[in-house]
Parts: sequence; structure tokens; C-alpha cells
Amino acid sequence: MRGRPTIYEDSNIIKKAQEVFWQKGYSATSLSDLQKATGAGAGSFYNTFKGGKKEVFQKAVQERRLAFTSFQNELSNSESPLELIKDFFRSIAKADQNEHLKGCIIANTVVEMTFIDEDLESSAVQILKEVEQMFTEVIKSEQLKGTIKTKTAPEILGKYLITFWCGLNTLRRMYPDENVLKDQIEMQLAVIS
Amino acid sequence: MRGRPTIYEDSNIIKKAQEVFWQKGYSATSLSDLQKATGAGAGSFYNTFKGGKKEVFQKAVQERRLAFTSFQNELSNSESPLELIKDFFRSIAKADQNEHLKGCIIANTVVEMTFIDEDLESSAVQILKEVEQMFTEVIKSEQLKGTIKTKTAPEILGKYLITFWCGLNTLRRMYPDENVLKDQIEMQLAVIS
DNA sequence: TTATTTTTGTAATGATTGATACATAAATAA
DNA sequence: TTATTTATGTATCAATCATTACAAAAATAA
Repeated sequence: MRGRPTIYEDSNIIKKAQEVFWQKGYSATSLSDLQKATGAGAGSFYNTFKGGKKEVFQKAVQERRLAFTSFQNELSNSESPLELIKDFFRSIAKADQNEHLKGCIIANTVVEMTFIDEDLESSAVQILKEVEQMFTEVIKSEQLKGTIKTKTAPEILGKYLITFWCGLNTLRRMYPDENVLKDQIEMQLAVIS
Repeated sequence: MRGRPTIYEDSNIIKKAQEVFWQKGYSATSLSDLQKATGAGAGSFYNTFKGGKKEVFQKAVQERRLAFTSFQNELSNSESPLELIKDFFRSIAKADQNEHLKGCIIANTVVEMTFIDEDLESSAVQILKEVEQMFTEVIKSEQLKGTIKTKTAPEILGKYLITFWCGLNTLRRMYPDENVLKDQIEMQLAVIS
């Protein structure tokens, strides 16, 4: 292949940009912030991402979506997928202070982008709905197996869990404290049993 | 009193500014946006609020806090405060599309301001904690009265409700639909009984 | 070598940001 | 009336915004 070799890999720019977006959100992150974080100057930046800031944000969000897809794979190989989901919630309590304050970039995006950018907002909403659907399906199957006694509709319980996820996104910032969060998470998970 | 009479009342500027902040958040709202919404030019604006944009945002948030204080008064005069709280949650489902998308300005602020402005973030967190405490106290008293059977600690149930409130803040944007929200709210309120 | 291609770094773009300067308007007090 | 005070409207500020322009760098192909 011809041309000057690439120093700043697309994937690396996205990763570094994601870190900044995750903390500061979309509007409060400047191109200057991104250039500092990625090391890439304006030349490389716009050569790689013609769509500029917005394209990189979209890709940072989609990058996060991959983590979810990967979790979905774990689920399908698991013997007790519900326990996997519960353990995932439980693991949140153990995160460090900074992770608590960062929260979930997808949930953050829904809140920030609602009247600002419809594309960014709706793609974040879609991801949350996919996660919700995953919750719902696992619950439905465990109800059939009889592992879950509650007869509440799986669609309601799936929405309950995604609501919890989004609520936890703020509770973590109010109380970035393992002990507080641990008790809350156990209490809310007990509803699904 | 001497001097040219005031056209743009402080309280009116704050109200109009709050509408914009509520929709667009802090960072994405420009002084130009505020001037259009309030009618006040830069002269009046900075004459009234020496602290500029940030001071007005603080006051818009505190203005919202008054709505909460007023609800607290209703509560203390009520014979069944828990039912009042539940009805408040139930009323959320009936809001119109735009209100759903706006969500709660306090919860929004916690998410947006975390790494941006510590003053604004922590004052929003404090308000959420006050609301949580109100929940907790009502639950505690109803447990003593025997109206609530659940023996779960009132502190846990209070945090459960504030977590629900913040989760609903995002669920409403995913499903700005009365029927969907109604069922979810009933399901989550049923936990406190 | 030379031509071609791609990336990089830097300088500049015009627009917008939040905030200030300041003259004028419009009231009251003396 | 005249002096004083306060609010308003407009012009302007430097800083920053996202983006573009473009020449130099650094590789391969011919």
C-alpha cells in the first residue's frame, strides 16, 4: 500500500476519544480535548473521520455496544444466564470512585442528547432497548424453566431491570460507595426471583 | 426607589431560562439562547446576574427545588402521605411527550455536570438526597403505623424510590408512552406495600 | 530515480462562545 | 430644574469553537 504510514490507528483514536466523551459528555468535549487525548492533530483527525466530532462519538458509542454484544455471547453459553446478569449488577458496586462517577456512557447519552442531536440520542436509546430485550428474554426462559417464581410478565421485568440500570447510573454518583450500592443492588435483584 | 424601572424581572428571567436549561442542559445552552428566551439583552442579563450563566442555572435549579418543598408541605398535611407519593409517581405516566423527553432537571444535572462543574453537580445531588430522605421518612412512619408490611429498612426503600425516579427519567425517553409507563410504575410501587 | 499516494503537522478559517464597556433611557430625590 | 441612580441596548472583547487549507513528510509503484 502506498502513502505515508498511519501513526494514529482509527481504533485507538476512538478508544481514547471514548474516555473523554464518557467523562465530559458530547457538548462539553472540545476538539482540542480530543486532540490532546488522542495525540492526533487536526490533520490526522479529519483525514480519518470526515464526519468530525460527531462521527467519532457515534463510533465511541458503538464501540461500547460491542461490550454488550460480548456479554450476550457469554450469556448464550451460560447454564444460568439470570445469575450472570445478577452478578453483572453486583459487580457494579465494586467499581472504583471514578467508574461510579462516569456511569454508563449510553444512559448518559440519552439524557444529554435528547433535544440536542436526534441521531445520537436515538442510537443510544436503541442500545438500551437491546439490553432490555436481552433481560426480557432471559427472564422469560427462566420463568418457563421454573427458576423464577414471579408471574409478572417478562416484558415488565425486563423494563424493570433497564430502569434499574439507568437509576443506578445516578445513584452511583450520589453514593459512590460499595457498601451502599451493594445493599441496594441486592434488594432490587431480589424482586426477580 | 430611583433609577430606570425594571422590565425584566429576576424571577421571570429565571423561569424562562429554566425552560431552556431543562431541555438543552447547561453546556448546550448559550447566552444567545437565554437572551432569545428571556428577551433580556446582555446589559440587563449581566446587570441582574453578576454570576452570568452559571448563577442563572443555579437559580433555575433552586427554583425547581421549591416545587419539591411545596410537595413536602402537602405531605405533612396529608393523612396518607405514602399514597400521595405513589400518586405523584402515577401522575408521571400521564405527562405529555415533551415532558417525558425533558425528564427531571435535577437528575439531568447530576448526569451532565459530574466532571464539568462540581458546584452545580453537588447541589443537584443534594436535592436528590433531600427527596430521598423525604421518601425514607414517610416509609419509616408508615411502617410504624403498620400501613406497610415490608420489613425492609426504610433507608433501603427510600433509596429504592430515588433510584426509581432517576431510572424513570431515562425510561420515559425510551418510551414516552402513558400505557407503557403506567404498568411499570404500578409494578415498581407494588414493592412498597 | 521519479511519480503517486496517503498521513501528518501547522496555520488559518469564520462562527460562536461568555462576558464587558459604555452611552443612553427613564425613573426619583433634591 | 438638575443631579443621581438604575436598567437597558448595542457594540465590542478576547477566547474558544469545529473545521478546512495546504505544504511537508514518508511510504510504495513505476
